[in-house]
Amino acid sequence: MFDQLYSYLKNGVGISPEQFDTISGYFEQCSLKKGQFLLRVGETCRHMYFVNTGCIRFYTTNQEGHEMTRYFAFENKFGTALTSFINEKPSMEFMQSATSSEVLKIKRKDFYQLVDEMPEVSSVYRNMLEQAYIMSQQRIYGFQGYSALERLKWLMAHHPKILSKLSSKVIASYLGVTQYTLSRLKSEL
Amino acid sequence: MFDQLYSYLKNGVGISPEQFDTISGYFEQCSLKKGQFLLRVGETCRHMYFVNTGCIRFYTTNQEGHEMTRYFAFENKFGTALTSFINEKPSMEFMQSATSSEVLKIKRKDFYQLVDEMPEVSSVYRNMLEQAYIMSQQRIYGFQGYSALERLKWLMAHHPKILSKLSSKVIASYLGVTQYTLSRLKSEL
DNA sequence: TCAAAACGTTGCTATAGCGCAACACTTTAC
DNA sequence: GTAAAGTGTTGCGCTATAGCAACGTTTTGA
Repeated sequence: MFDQLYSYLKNGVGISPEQFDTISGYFEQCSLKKGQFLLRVGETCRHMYFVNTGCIRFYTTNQEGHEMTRYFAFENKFGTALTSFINEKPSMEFMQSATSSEVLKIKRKDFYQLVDEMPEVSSVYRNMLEQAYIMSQQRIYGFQGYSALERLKWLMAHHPKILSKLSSKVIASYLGVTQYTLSRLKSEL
Repeated sequence: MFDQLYSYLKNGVGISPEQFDTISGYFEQCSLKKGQFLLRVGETCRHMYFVNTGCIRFYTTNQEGHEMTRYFAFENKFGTALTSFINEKPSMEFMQSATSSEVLKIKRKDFYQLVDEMPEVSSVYRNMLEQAYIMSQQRIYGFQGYSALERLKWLMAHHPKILSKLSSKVIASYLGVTQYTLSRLKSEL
């Protein structure tokens, strides 16, 4: 249950088994069905999640009800609605299990307490933030100024897992095109 | 020269004057002309910058030579080509002074040393990363699935300084439209 | 101070991608 | 097992935006 988290922390910052016991005591496991929500727009996110299996999708909807997906957290990734989590403000995004998933969760308060008390956890958090930022930046540059076909090719090159594991509808909402356009693009590859 | 940085750090994490003396000893001032480069694509970014006056633009170019702007750092903001800075890899983006500017810079090595040795600086860095991520996320959601006119309105609402201080060409490269389209959109407002 | 370069606007045409409707195929639920 | 719901594909017309050219205005630099 905690094996993956242990590997993640051990490889990342070289945490000891004793330290891991302290940390893992704060985590709780959740099984999620496909489509189940971890957070809805307007709710405040009070947990940090670690994905053991499956995939969590982060998305929002515009006025016309169209979904826009920002990020997918697959196995061995931490993820949360960070803006809401950090500021303790209502979330502008949904967190939804895109497949059936197993996740670990830790309360915000406990998480930040560990960050403040354990330098190793502080390093892990810093690392998470750095990586999250790098991903965002790559996404901005990967999309801006490119055609839908180029974005699809970018996705194939950088995140093939998204294409292989998720539905076209959801992929389209990540690429910022309609499902119709995506369907046509696939025949052009 | 260091007043703004001191205010930033004092208000952010309540740093003492003595601590600030230690920190400021590592910073060096640079005056930049409009158009001057702090970093070019392919170079590795070895400094963190703090903007005293002016504005630094972060952008890249695609195969056709079109510029795509990701971010503008105005007064009292830290900024750097973070992906290159963190990983010590060649940058995929340019850093250019978009106006005449005054900036402070600190070497990467010194910066991370301060982060590791002073918990207050560690907090400042954490905060920078959190805010940078939040901005990226807002930008992704603010753009994806919206028309050029809606993006322009989003920019007016969220970053009016960009519109008032920078050229249309540069604004267009941030919005992901051509200068022609931006010119037409402005008449629709 | 004047020439050259850069910038902003606008008309025209071309095209990528949207939105709807129709339909087949697959999955889900009772 | 069957009805219902969801998913993927395709034809068609429409619209937003790109791309080019032309031209006036502003900025820059020797």
